[in-house]
Amino acid sequence: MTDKNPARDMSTLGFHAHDHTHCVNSTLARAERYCVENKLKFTPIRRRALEILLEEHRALGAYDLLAVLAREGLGTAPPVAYRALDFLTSAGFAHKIEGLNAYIGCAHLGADHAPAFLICTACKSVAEAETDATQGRLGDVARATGFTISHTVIEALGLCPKCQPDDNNAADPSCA
Amino acid sequence: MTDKNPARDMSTLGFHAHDHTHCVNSTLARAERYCVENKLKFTPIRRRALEILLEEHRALGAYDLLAVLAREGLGTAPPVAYRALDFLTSAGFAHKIEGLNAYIGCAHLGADHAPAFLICTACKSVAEAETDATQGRLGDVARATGFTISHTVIEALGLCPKCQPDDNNAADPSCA
DNA sequence: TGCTAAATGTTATGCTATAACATATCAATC
DNA sequence: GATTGATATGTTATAGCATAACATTTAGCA
Repeated sequence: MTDKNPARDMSTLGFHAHDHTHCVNSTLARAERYCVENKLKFTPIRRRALEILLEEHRALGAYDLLAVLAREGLGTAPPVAYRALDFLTSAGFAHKIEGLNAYIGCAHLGADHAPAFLICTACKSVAEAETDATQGRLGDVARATGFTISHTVIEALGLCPKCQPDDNNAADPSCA
Repeated sequence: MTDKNPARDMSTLGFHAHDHTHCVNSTLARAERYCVENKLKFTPIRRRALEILLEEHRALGAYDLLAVLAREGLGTAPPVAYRALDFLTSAGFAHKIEGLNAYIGCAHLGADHAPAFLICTACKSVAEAETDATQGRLGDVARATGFTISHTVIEALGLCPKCQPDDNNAADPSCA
C-alpha cells in the first residue's frame, strides 16, 4: 500500500485515463470554496490529507495516509489521520470503503450523496458511481418495513478491466 | 454487545415477530443437510457458532461469538472464532456486516446469493433482503466499464421501526 | 483583552484479524 | 488394520484498524 505511484498524471479514474493533476486541483478548489460557504475550517492537515487521497486515487488505509503526513511533519500519531478522515468524510470530501477498511477521495464533492463503488481487489483502484440508494430494492424494503435509512454502504469487489486474468493484457504492470 | 437476550422466542426477524426457536432449528437442520450433500464438515464448533448467530439474530462481533464459545469450553483463542466464521461465511451460512465489523446468521441458506441488509444502529438487529446486485445500477456500471464483480456489499444503516425516536413507542426495551 | 470553541499534540489502550507452527482427527487406500 | 494425506483444532504471538482521554494551542468573537 505504501508503494510508489510513478504515474501522477493521466492515471486511472473510473478505470479510464484522465488529466489527473487537473482533477486533483479542481477538486481541491471546490472543497476550498465549499468550506468557505459552509464555515468549515480547511486546515493544512485536512487539505493535505484530501490532496493525498485525491492524488493516489485508490483506497488508502488510515495508517498509509498517516505515513505520508508524518513524512511531511504534519503529525505522527493515529488520531491525526483519523481526525482528518473524520472531517473529510463528514464533509463528503472522502468516503470510507468498508470492504477494505480504507479511504478514498470523493469525485463528486459536497453533495449529500449515496455513493456506490467498484473496487478492484488486485490494484485497489476504485471507481465511484452515484446511486439513488433509497430508490432501489433496499429503499423498497426499507419503506415497506418502516426502516429509516441514514447511510448506505454499496460496494462491489472484483477485478477492473486492467486486472482481468483471462484478458489479452494479463497483469498490467500499471495495475499492481 | 455481550448482553443478555431474555427473549429467545418470538423476537425480531426482519423487524417483525416470528417463532424464533423454530427458525433456528430449521435453519440448523437445513445447514446440516447442505453439509452432507456438499461433503462439508459441520463440526461441533461450527454448528454451535451458527446456532449462536441464529439465536442472537443480530450482528455479533467475532470476539462476542468467541466469548460464548469460550464459556462453553469450545475454544479461547481468536482463530477459533475466525475459523468458524470463515467456514460459515464461505458456506453461505453467515454473512459479515462490513459496516459493523460483525457477523450474522443467514436466513436463506446455501444459495450463492447477493444479500442486502437493513441494519439498525440502535439495537443492532439486522434484516436480510435478497437483491440481484448484478442487475441494479452497480451492475450497469460494471458491465459498461468491463469490471467483473465477484462479491457485493450492500448495507443500509439506520433505525428500525422499533427504534424510531419520534415514534409512539420510543426506545422499545426489546430493542436495546 | 479575555472568553469560548475548535483544532491539534500526545499517550495509552482497545478492538479486529491473521500468521505461523504444533497437534489431533478423519477418511481413503493399500 | 496400518499408512498416508488432507483437514480441523490448539496455541502463541503479532499485525492492522480505531478511539478514549487529557493537555495544549489556535482562531474567532464579545
